[in-house]
Amino acid sequence: MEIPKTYDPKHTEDKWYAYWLEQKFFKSTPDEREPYTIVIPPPNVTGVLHMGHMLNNTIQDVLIRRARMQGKNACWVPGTDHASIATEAKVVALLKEKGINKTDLTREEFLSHAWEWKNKYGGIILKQLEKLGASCDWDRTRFTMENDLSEAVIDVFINLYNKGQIYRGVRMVNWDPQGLTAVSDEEVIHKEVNSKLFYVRYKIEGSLDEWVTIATTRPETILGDTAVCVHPDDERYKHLKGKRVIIPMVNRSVPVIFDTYIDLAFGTGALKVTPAHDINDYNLGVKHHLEVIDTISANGKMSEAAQFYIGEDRFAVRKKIVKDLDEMGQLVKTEDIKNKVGYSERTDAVIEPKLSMQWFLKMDTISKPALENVLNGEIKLIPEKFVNTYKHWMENVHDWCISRQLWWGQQIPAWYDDKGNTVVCKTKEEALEKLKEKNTACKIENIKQDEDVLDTWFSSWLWPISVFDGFKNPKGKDINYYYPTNDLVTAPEILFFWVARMIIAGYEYRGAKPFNNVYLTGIVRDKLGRKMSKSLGNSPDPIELIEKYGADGVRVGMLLCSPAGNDLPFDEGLCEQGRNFSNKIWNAFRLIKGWEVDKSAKQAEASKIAVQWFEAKFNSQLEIINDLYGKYRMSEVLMTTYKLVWDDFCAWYLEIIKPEFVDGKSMPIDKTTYDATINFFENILKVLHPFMPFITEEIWHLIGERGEKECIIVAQWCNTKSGNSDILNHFEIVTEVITNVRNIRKQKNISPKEKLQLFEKVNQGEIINTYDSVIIKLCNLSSFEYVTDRVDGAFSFVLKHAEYFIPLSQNMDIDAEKTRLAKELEYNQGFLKSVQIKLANEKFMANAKPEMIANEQKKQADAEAKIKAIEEQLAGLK
RNA sequence: GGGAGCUUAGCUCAGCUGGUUCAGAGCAUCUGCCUUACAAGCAGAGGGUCACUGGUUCGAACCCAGUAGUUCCCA
Repeated sequence: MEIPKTYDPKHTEDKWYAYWLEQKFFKSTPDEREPYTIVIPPPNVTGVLHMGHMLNNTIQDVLIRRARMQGKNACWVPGTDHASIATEAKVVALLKEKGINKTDLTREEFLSHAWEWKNKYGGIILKQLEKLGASCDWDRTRFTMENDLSEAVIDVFINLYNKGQIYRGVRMVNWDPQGLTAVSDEEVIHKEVNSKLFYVRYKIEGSLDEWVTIATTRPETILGDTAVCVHPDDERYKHLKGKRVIIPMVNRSVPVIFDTYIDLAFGTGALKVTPAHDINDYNLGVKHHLEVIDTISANGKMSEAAQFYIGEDRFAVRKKIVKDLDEMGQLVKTEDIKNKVGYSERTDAVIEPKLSMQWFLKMDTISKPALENVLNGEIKLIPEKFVNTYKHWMENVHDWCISRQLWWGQQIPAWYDDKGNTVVCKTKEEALEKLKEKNTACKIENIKQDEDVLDTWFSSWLWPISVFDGFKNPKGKDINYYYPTNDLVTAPEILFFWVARMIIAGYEYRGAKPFNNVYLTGIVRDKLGRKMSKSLGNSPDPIELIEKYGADGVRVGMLLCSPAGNDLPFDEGLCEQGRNFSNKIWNAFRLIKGWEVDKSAKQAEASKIAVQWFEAKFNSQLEIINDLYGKYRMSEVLMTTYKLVWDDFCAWYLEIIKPEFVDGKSMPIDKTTYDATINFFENILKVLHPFMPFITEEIWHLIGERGEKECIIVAQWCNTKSGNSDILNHFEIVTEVITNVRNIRKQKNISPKEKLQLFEKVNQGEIINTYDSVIIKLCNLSSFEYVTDRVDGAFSFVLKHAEYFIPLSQNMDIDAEKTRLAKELEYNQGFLKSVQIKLANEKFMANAKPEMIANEQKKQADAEAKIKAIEEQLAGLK
């Protein structure tokens, strides 16, 4: 069989994914094994796979696959969330294309269109995850708006309402004039923008020509002003006590109020107060009992109450009113400033603070256990630095605005009669019963359900419970087995949106944390450090990347640059490195596969050593790998594995055992070495599997006869055996010798094919000749002998314990050699001096630990021996 | 404005409770090789005032203080 020279992922990936599915390897049902559970952060149902998902899901898959190999009952639950605003916006846009306005439809009609859309296009992202190799239990796929999950949401709402945790009230909310809905504080993104600060003068009532000048970035809200506020200590405005001013254009008389809230240094120190359109002004308004005039409608246009510019957009009005004020002589000046403006996370519209009736969840008491259990380490955030931010947020938590003025979502189970009574319950019939208690004349046809739906996060905060039917069936097998889940892998951006709230819900409804560990990934950025986003167009298409480099290659590329919690500057070059790595593994396989095995051949000495060494090496690295997994240092796990495979296995081990070529033909390999090598290779594949599932499965089946179920995906993770650390230390020296010889070859331009003689003069310790065969093979030596005297006229190098000599026919450049040795001597003398100073220091001798001192003494001895050797060599050159 | 973090090689990062002349890895770079597994490769090499200033200590990349730059969170 001819094995292609390069590995082709296209021939393996879809094949193995289908096979894994067919064999139901991803499937999990509760049994007696220890569970290992991850719930996916449900991607937005409208979404397509982007680099952030790639990273996030690769990490989850690595964790899940390793747990599965460790014999745990691994369960990765996939699903999507319904993304109220995003989906509704999409459906509205689609309907518009067909010439249908949302406002012309009934709620039911609209929802049927939305469901149709969801069934047709929703969840593409889950299909894409398959390309990546995600080993989710697809039978468990959930959707936040499916019946069971919706019911959980409604039940939770009712339950919290009955506990007095949910209330309805008029509050200043973040209004998205494009999405036509309120959004929560967390969905507002504050961006710094270039703005203008307009200085406008208001006339003091009853004066002829006395004015007070205010500064504002939002002149269009002047029409809603109901006061001017100054600081009580401000000398400039003391005379305004008890005075009133006239708002321009609308000619309204409003009071001058005094409050320490004012920042004396900002603007003129006089603040126009618009309680309807600014949260701080609103608070001032409440405190000073100011009138509230709402001059901006839900769609961001001026309302009747504004009296001017009615129906015109707020930003157009900003320009107009400035011009008009200027013409009236009331615009004093304009300054350029930078300020922060809130944008809607979903629609990118500028948020308009707006007073409206909304539903809120009280957060003060319900969030207590969620704070406590992160601070006490019961739930771990990885990396730990996020605990600070988490703490800060949880200690300053605001009530959560949970209503949204949308249709796509769970409709709030609140019912109103025509007398203004409200009840909260599941059905209209129940509502009638309850309302009758307040209003005996209440009739079912007069009952109306609240029009609004609940925030999508009000669904997803229940996710770790609801995906296991923990609300419907709180004593169920699944919830009891899988909950609390093990690890959650998500982006720090949604630490509050989602993670904190899941923890809150976990304690409220299960009395237990939803997960043990939260691994927070970084944000994927481009080379310029910009966040990858659709609008910038700087994100590669993950599916194209997979086609180009293979899923394994891309997975490796992503994880090579992803230390936990740090942003990852993504570079396609990393995927290339991943692909090259696949190819390296593939070629190691080709090499081994090409060998002919001779059962009667005796194992070469060098091979025997190599087998012992690699056994020890593998175990020592496996221990490190396991330890790094425990610390969630994924990129370091990968790098350790990478070096184990590339350097230790391919560059050293295989080179030592590789049979020689005689007459253009590879000699056969002995069976002992061959079997050991296959065994090593299998172990390596296992360690690689979580990162590179496809190529490892492919090779796994090519290097041995496997039964139907004997797949690497379910192979047993290797156990660590206590290794021989002597051999590892000795081998370090062996590699050093080999590198030095190669270096001399390179410097003297000697072909690797030319055989050399090597002499070793041991200066310290015993002669260890166990590894000679390895040195002879990798240095291509004709002879390797131990000597007691220096070899004159030979090239040489000095290691800690010994000197080495290579006699060469070519003439030595004695001066160059002297310079080199002098340099080395100088270095070692410096080193010795630093050690001696330390040992001569009384305070060091008094304070340092005994083993520290012993170590320094050993260093001194080593250095002295080495210096002596170099000096002898120098003397020999004369 | 308040808080947190970061700053180590050209790039991305390790460097645990101070202790080898401690400055390390991968990539990139340079040099030589198409050596019968792999040029998506092999063998070598170069590269850093550990942001800056001061302090603590026998000893500081590591601890402390300040400065600068930078990122994030909150208002």
